[in-house]
Formats: sequence, structure tokens, C-alpha cells
Amino acid sequence: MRHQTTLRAIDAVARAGSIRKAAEQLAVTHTALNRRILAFEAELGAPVFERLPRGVRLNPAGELVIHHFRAQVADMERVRSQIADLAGERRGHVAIACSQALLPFFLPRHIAAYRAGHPAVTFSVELRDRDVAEQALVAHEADIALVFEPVRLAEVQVLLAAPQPVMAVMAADHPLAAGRGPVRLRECLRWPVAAPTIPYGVRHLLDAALARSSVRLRPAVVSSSFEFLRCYALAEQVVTFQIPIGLPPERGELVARAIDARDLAPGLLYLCQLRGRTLPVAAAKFTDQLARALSEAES
Amino acid sequence: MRHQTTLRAIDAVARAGSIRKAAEQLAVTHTALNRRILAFEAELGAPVFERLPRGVRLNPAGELVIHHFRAQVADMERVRSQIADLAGERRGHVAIACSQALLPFFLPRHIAAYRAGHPAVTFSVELRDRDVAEQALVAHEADIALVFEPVRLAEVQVLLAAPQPVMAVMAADHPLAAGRGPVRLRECLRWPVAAPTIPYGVRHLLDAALARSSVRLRPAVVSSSFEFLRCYALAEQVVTFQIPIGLPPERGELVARAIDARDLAPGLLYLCQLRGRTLPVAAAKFTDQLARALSEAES
DNA sequence: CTGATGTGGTGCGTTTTTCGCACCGCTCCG
DNA sequence: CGGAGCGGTGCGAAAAACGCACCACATCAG
Repeated sequence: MRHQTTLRAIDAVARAGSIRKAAEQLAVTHTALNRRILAFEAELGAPVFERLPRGVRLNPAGELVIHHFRAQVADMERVRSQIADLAGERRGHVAIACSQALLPFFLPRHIAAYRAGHPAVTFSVELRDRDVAEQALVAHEADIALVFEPVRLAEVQVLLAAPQPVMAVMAADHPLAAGRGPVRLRECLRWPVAAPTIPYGVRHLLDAALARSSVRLRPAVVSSSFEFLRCYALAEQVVTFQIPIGLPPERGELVARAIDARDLAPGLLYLCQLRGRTLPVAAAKFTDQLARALSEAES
Repeated sequence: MRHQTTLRAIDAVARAGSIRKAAEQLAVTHTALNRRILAFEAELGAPVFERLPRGVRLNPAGELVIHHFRAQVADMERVRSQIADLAGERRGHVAIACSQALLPFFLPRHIAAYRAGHPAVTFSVELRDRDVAEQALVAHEADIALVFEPVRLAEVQVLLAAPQPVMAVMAADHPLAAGRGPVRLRECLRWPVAAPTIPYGVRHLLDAALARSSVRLRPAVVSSSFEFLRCYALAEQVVTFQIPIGLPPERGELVARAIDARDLAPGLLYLCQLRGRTLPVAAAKFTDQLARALSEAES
């Protein structure tokens, strides 16, 4: 959109931290960019950047302005998307920030299903966990976020919360895999454990559950990658912990058993958007599809 | 703001219904304006106006675009206002849509009080009753609305609802003025009545109260002006009906007695804004002041 | 029917704005 | 102290916007 070139320019400068660097990215000279900014500041009646010896940085007024710009660009995208929808063909882009567990099966399946019906819609999926996902929503870098047990922010609106019980995961030939139904947590801990690192929701729930017990979590292996943990359970006879949505639909070499609800309350998977924002058509419809799938899986 | 000239131009054309008329208002030739629109439509990939023999009219896509523009301009105004507030001086503009009852005493007093503290803030007060006030909010022609018993719209957010009992109003020498405390409705109707016309909230409440009774409202005088009704009560010995907020604080020639709550439930005066909108600083602070005054008056 | 009026759209020369080059003053850092 | 990196400025060139004259078309009064 031509009428918001100045907006994008200022955004680029704010991100790059220097007019010259931003000018290079935008393929213009620093002169032109500098003058645009000066003109805008003159019009606004107040500076937007504070000039430092090594570049520029947004001042408080600039923070307000940049936030307005991001919201404006995102809203224009929504308008374009709705207009395309008006013309019959649904097009647009859906930017998703999500936790690791959504990456292997859930999102690929649903995005593929959606794109089968609307090939003109494109997607971007970014791994952004918990608070970082919510920051992405606020900065308009993501339209929707799917996060497990997030730190709750005031600016985020929860569209759906799906219970996800923590599962004990192990190889099919693991002794624990022989049992049926829920398994007690203390029983799992009798074998070596492969656990996620501290900042993750699953680990958080485990630590919280064990805090009131005498048993301690002494992981043999720790990783920030759930994919690694799944694969490691195939390589050594360990027990690891994951939520169902990140596990293969059909169990093959891997077996998952729910942890007894007495030991560990189910965590919640949140589907979120920025509070007060109207999503573009494509994002809104895709969100509907996800919400339907999540609430059906629940029942 | 220079970067939204095209926006304002399209808005002007939409309002004027013709490119040439809008061009005249904007003090440019129709050629320039026409080309701006064509360029914008080309960029958008879809027309915004449908061309009629006698001018142009927004098509559905245009409705979306114009709504986006209005929201954007209003939000920019909020940003400017917040930046001014950052610099210490509060400036900006507050556009109010309100019912008649607010015009004579309530709004003048509070606007004057606010401007005493912040002389750089300007105000506009438009008489917009009920549904028209709400339309003004949606069209961003008003920041806040003060309406009595409005038709409720989904896009409007109620900030406060202040009970306003309907009062019987008459001259000080009217027989009914001799009594003390609440007066029964049927007692009022024993004298000639000067009533508001149908579309107004007070009249609506009266009609609703009398619908279940055998007594009928037979007004001797009907008017759409509450100011006229007040003045008429001084000229003839009639009873008229108004809400307290529209009556002089100190009673002189005019006496008001509340209608007994058994006959007539108090109406509600609503303080509203557009749902999901963040008001400019000045409007937000002024709204706070109004809300405080209204809830104090209540207690 | 017919001319007058009003509409949106277009070709073209002119004016205004924007851009890019060269250069300045400044701060930081080796 | 000198080089590198930064934001800011004067000035001529390029580009965009503008205004004029004009067209095709629809409407409406006479």
C-alpha cells in the first residue's frame, strides 16, 4: 500500500536501530529515509526517535506511534482479506505462533485441510513459546497463538482452552507400556526419566505436582526439544512426558499413558488472539476450524 | 497528517456522493481526486466506488475500506493526544453526542470545569438522540455518547448507567407543587399535561407505564423540545415530565417532584463509547469526570 | 427530439514533491 | 589522533502529482 510507505519506513528504522541500515534494507538512500522521518516528526509536532551517537531509538512517543502503525497495517490486511472474501475467493495470510507440541501433527494436518479448500491462503508457523507467543500477538507478528500453559497477559484474549492431560511416553517394549489406563506418577519415576527443560509447561506441571511430594524429579536426560525427547524414548528405555496433541495419532513404536488425574491436573492448551482485534477472514475461519477440532477432541 | 490524504479524499468523496463535489470542498480539481481514487483502487485490486450516472457510491468493499479509514484517523488522533499528554500539556478534542436533557446544565457545567483545568482541549456537542447517537459513535463522528434509554446496539459499549427517575415538573404556583415527596402518576394526570413526542425516552416510559393502566395520556401540548416544555410549564398550569439531569440545580419558578417508583421505574441514562476503541486521553479523562459525577449524584 | 447540464475518465504540459549525490559535524573507538 | 559510523543539509535531477482542455455518456427540461 502506497499510502503507508512512511509508516513502514519508520517501522523499519525502529527495527534496524539505525536510519542507514534501514535505508539499505528498503533499497533507498539514507537521505530520503531521513527526510521522511524529519517530515513526519515535523508534522506530528514531536520527535519520534531519540538520536544516539550510534543510531536512533524510539522515544516514548515513538512507541505509541509504532504501535499504532502496526495495528493499522494489520487492520488493512484484514480489510483486504475481507474484500477478497467478498469477491468469492478467500485469500490472505495466517501467521501462527505456537508451542512445540503443535508442530509435528496437529498444525500440519489442519493447515493442509484448510489449504485444500482455500489454496490462495498462505500460512506461517513460528515456534514461540508461552510469553514470547503473547509478545508476538501484541507486536502484530502473529494473528493467533496456540500455547500450552502460558503466562497470562492482559492484552491477550483466550478464544478456547482445551484440557491436555500430561502423558507418560515410552517405547512399546518398555515395562510401563504393558499396563492399561492411567498410570500413577510415582510409578513412572521408578524408571529413568527424560524431561523437558524448566521453562516449558509440561515441566512446570511436573515440578508443581512433585513439590508437595517427597519424590524428586531426577531426569537422566533433559532437552528443550520435544521431538528429541520422543526419539530418545525409542533409543533408551526412559519415560518422558508430553501432551497428547504432540503425539502421533496412531501409536506405533511409541506408547503413551495418561498420568492419573490425582497426581497431575490436566494442563490447558490455549487458543489466543490479540484482545480487541478483528482477525482477517482467513485467520478467523481457520481459527474456527481449530476451535472446532479442539473442542471435539475434548468431548 | 500527510500520509492519509488519500484516506481523507476517499472519505470526502463517499460523503459528497460525487468526485467533483468532493474535489471542490477539498480545493483541488476533480482530475487529481479522480486519479487518486483510481490509483488506490488499482493498488487495492478492487473498485471501491460504483459509478452511477449522477456520481459515485461506495460498494460493499468500499464500506469496509471507509470504516477502516475512519477508525484509523480516530486512532491517530488518540495517539497525538497521548503524545501531547506525554509532553505535559493535555490537548485534543472531545466529540460528544447526547440527548436533549444534557444540554442545558449538565454538559455546560462539566465541560467548563474540564476546560478550566485543560484549556487546550476543545469540545463539540451534538444533539443526537438514541439510535442516531449510537450511529455517530460507529461512524467515529462522536467519541462518547450520553443517551437516555437508548436502543441498544451491539457495537456500543456502556461505561455507566445512571438511574434517572422521571420527574413531574410544574410551575411553583401549580397545586401539585404544594406536596412533598414522590407523587403518584394518576395524580399528575388530573391536570393538563405537556408531553414529549413519541420517540423520546421519557415519553416511552410514560406510555409503557400507562399501557397496563386504564388511564390514558391525553397531552394538551406535545413538543420535541424539552426546553419548550419547561418554559411552557411556566406559561400555563400544566404538568410536564423530565429527568432530573435536565432541570435547573436550584429550583426557582419551576418545581419538580419524582414520580412514585410503583408507577414508573426509573429510566437509565447511559454513558457510552464505541466498543473496543481506545479513547484519546482528553476524551478518556473527561469521561472519567462524567462517570464520577453521575455515580456520585446517584448515591 | 434536442440541447444543456452534470458525471467520470484521459492525454499532455507544468508544477510540486521526492530522491540521490556529495559533503558537513559529531561521537565513539582502536 | 585518525578512521569509521552516525544523523543532517544544499542542490541538481528524477518522479510524482497536478491542472487544463477535452471526451463519452447519462439525465433532464423544454
